[in-house]
Amino acid sequence: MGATLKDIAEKSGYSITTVSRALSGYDDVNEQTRQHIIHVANALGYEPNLPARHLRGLSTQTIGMVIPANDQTFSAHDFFSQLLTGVGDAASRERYDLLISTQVPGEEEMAAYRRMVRGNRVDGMVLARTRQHDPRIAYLHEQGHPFVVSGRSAPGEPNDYPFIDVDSQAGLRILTEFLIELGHRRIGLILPPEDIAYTDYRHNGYREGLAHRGLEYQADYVVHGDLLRSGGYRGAQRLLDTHPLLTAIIACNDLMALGTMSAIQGRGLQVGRDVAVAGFDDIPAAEYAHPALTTIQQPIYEIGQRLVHMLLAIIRGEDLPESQILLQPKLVVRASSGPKIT
Amino acid sequence: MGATLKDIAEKSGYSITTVSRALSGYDDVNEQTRQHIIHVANALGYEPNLPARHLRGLSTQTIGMVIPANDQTFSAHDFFSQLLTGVGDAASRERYDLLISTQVPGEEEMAAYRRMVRGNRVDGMVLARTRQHDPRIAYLHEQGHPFVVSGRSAPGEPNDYPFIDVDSQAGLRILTEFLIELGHRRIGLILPPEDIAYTDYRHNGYREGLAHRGLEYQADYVVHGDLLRSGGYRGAQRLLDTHPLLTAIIACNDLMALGTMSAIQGRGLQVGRDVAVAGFDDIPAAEYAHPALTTIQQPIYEIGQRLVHMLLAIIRGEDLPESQILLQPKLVVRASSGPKIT
DNA sequence: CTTGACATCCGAAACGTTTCGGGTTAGATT
DNA sequence: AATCTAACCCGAAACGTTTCGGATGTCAAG
Repeated sequence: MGATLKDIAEKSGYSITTVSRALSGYDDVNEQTRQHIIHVANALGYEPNLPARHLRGLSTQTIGMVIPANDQTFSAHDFFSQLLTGVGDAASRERYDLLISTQVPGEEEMAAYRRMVRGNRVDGMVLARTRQHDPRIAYLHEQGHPFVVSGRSAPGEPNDYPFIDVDSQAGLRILTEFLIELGHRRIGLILPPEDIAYTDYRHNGYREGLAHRGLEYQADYVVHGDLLRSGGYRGAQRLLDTHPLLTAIIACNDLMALGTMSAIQGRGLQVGRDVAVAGFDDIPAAEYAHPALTTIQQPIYEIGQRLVHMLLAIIRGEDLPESQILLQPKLVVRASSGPKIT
Repeated sequence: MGATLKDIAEKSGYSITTVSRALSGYDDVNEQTRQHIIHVANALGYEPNLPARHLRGLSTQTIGMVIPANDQTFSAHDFFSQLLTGVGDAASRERYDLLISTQVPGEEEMAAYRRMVRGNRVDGMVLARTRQHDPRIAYLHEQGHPFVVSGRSAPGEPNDYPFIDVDSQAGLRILTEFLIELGHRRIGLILPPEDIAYTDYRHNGYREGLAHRGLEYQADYVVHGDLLRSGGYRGAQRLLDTHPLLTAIIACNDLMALGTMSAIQGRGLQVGRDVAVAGFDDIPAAEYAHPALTTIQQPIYEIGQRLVHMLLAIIRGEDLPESQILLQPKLVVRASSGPKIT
């Protein structure tokens, strides 16, 4: 089907070597010859066979990324969509493609990493949503394969790799103190699953916020949820069933905050008046939500782009000025947190 | 770095051939031998070199997709996020990976297609957002490479390929008639750019709807916008500047509808009371918008999944029962279209 | 004892590219 | 006339895998 160097060589009367060198711009081939070869190549619709190149160990011009598929069918976390877009756009500008595998965390997921790394399909990997004792990081480390991470290790674990993360401990502290300042005293918290690396940071931030303002930490104001709307819905139901006097709920991502709002509204209560709600991420839907969602902003798209630049620097052997970046979170106040109460 | 068949062969005392055959499950190798070889392979952390396999012409277990990057930096169309998720989830279940390249339509984009197809990197392609006289379809046709399409050709062009599309002509007719039934007589329309294949279908549907109800088509009630929020915003401004008496605006996708709502609200008018708004797609944000958006639902995620199943059937040489699927659109009425007016 | 069948194994070629280490020629220099 | 240089070209090996077409040895049947 596709024309090869050999075809061009035969048609043009030169050797495969010369054809190869002509097409890749070496200067030891006559300019006329080169033109002729290029002409023949175009006529035949030649396109280099990439696997053959990669077999020779040349760059694949490809970045790999494994994204977690969720429970059932749906993996459209807004977070990953945005990250992926940032990564994709930046990669495209550097003439890199993306190899994507969506996998449920577990053995299959590790296999996907192995296929990409040891299978020689990518120059580097972008890793997201770190977990406690993350086996993916251990693997990439051991392989010595270039990689960058969105998010850092859980508190207490080593951070011996390049990453970009938002200081979500500070984020939750700010959010908690903000709600306390509005007059709230009983604030529920819906955390991510325990194995997510940032869960403890956010938990700590919440505790810090309470402590700063002299409030007692109540363990039963805190529940865990998957990171989806449904998890937020169920978490809020659980909190409000057991503690109807809560006046505010913080969900650790916007999707769960949206679920929380549904649960509150489903009970005939009004978000922002009866119960204040806040989220984390500032995904596009946060702005359009009704009422609009008070949240902590993470520049996800930009993080995606910067991760690519870091990764390419590593691949190219340049040394990067900053390899561990901790961004400061930004509070975005909208209607869902309601007015000051008394 | 990575162990090869040769390494395993040396370590185990068998030939490369036998190692290869043992690992790929041929039955002409002694079971004990196989166990031994598998053991050695695991000990060395063997992972097959994919490029070498692909060079031999074996399946790449990869589906390619080129997604359009928009104007400046941002390509996070909700539409593509959802489609990508559907494609990714279905592919994952069939043990396929995705090769993604984001490209601005044009020469670079075609080059990306060539790299994937002729460069032998994918078994098949998923193509989305068809354009008039789409060169990508022509190319894939000519190459005889398996592909499926989300969307069909513009009216009058041949549809000689497998696709899934929503009957958006019917969709716009339904939407238009619905607004007329609510009492609207002056309805603006914000179309996609002219070169998008479905633009004419939607334009025709709008005209049909008017005609059915005995209303005159007014060419200056119709403008074009890019498919982003900003385009909807600008389009609505233009319409309302020139025709302040419009009582309804249909935007041809939800993103533009959201922009339209901003424009209306920015003029101190109320969406659903002063001006009715409707969109197309039913992306998640439509439900959360304020007011919630009346729109035509497209099952984008499911389309993504079904496209993968069609594509894999083609790749495997099975014949598919249906290769050209036209889905019926569904009207979703929410607050943005307002009540009946008199 | 010969033959055939079976189980097990392997050598070598092939996929398409890049690159090392040359070779050939023509013209310039001695 | 011999030597050198520069310009241009090419053969062959290598990357890691799969697979075709045997090779070898063992054992049962004739």
